[in-house]
Amino acid sequence: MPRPPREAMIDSAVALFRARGVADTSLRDVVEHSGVSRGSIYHHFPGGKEELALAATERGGTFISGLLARLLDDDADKAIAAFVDYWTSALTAAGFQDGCPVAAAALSSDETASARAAAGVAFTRWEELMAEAIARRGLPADRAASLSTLAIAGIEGALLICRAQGNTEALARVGAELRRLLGENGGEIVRGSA
Amino acid sequence: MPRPPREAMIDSAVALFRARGVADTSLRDVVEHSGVSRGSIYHHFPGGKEELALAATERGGTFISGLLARLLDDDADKAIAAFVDYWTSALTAAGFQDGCPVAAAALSSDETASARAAAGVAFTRWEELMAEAIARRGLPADRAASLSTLAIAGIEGALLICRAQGNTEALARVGAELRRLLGENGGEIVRGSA
DNA sequence: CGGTGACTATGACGACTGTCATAGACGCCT
DNA sequence: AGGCGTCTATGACAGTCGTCATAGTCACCG
Repeated sequence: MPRPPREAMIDSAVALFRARGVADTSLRDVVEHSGVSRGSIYHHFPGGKEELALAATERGGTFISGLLARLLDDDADKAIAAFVDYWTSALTAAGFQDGCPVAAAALSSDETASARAAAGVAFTRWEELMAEAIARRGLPADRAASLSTLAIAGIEGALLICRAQGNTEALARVGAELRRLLGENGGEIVRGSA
Repeated sequence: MPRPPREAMIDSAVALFRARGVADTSLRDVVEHSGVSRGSIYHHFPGGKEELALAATERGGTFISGLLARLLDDDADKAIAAFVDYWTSALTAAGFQDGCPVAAAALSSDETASARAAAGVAFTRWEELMAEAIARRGLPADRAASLSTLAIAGIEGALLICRAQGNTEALARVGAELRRLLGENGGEIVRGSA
């Protein structure tokens, strides 16, 4: 059986948001990409584009949350390496056209304000997951939180830079520094705050 | 005398890109914001929207380059703190509506491919400036380069997150971690690579 | 069998888009 | 004074946008 139309539309919206951003993705693009009929949009999404953008942002966010949670089962250090690997192949596979759907929602305009808010929630969730794994290595909670934010922000920023530069070097450098940082602070004695 | 019309249009494009992104900014928005007449667009920018987006991305990029170069005259550590302060007040002053114009160009679609390329050039320039300042503290060039990329990517990523979350906490945490990182690696003996 | 709800299919609306043509106004150079 | 380049001003074009109404198809349930 094929994917139900509402689900197919959300999946297509995620894919198109990654490639073109929210503003550049029309509802006609979504129905064409998903193969549903144009009249079905307001049947499945009475709220129109904003409701679809919200659903797509949440789906993209929870997908990454799930991936992150799975990777972090192992170890924060290795998880970052695997996460960077994931994005590296995702970028190259798509010819640097596809980015992070949550980042696209974060930069969207006021017309899709609820999607932007959902992006904020997703970022918070990722930070929490990562902070929990870092804290498991013996760092104090506030330090783990700020290191986690640096990791998430660094990777998201590297995705931006890689897309603009058309190569994966920024992501590789950020990944290397993050691993060194976590290896130092988690693998041995934690340095004092001074 | 007022600012010449071409310059005014570029300035307006930068401002609108920061607030709404490239795709959501129409040429009519730009002429209205800058006060020039609609017929002047193709007089000043024969290449249409793509040429204007390119010019705006370059202007935004060189503005940040100049700011960064000035701040880095002092010290890499203090420069990062000042840079984070700059973005913190910029975000709060605009009610978290305005982001980085170069990031907006990096996430733009293929229709403004030249602007995306210009964003890549701008990112490279920022990384070089920052790496040079970090290397001045005695780190090897490749290490300075990867630390510099982490700093730029971390701040750009934090801007995304702050815009989505509606507060400046992510930027503050990233700034704190970056300063600690540079303070450790630059202020004292550089640790071995192992 | 009949009907009820989920979904498809098509067409239309007003508004907006990038683009361009045309015509007029201003100021500087000779 | 005359002319030319810079810029303004307005209107129009073909296309697309989000949105919605309407009609038709299909499957399932009593």
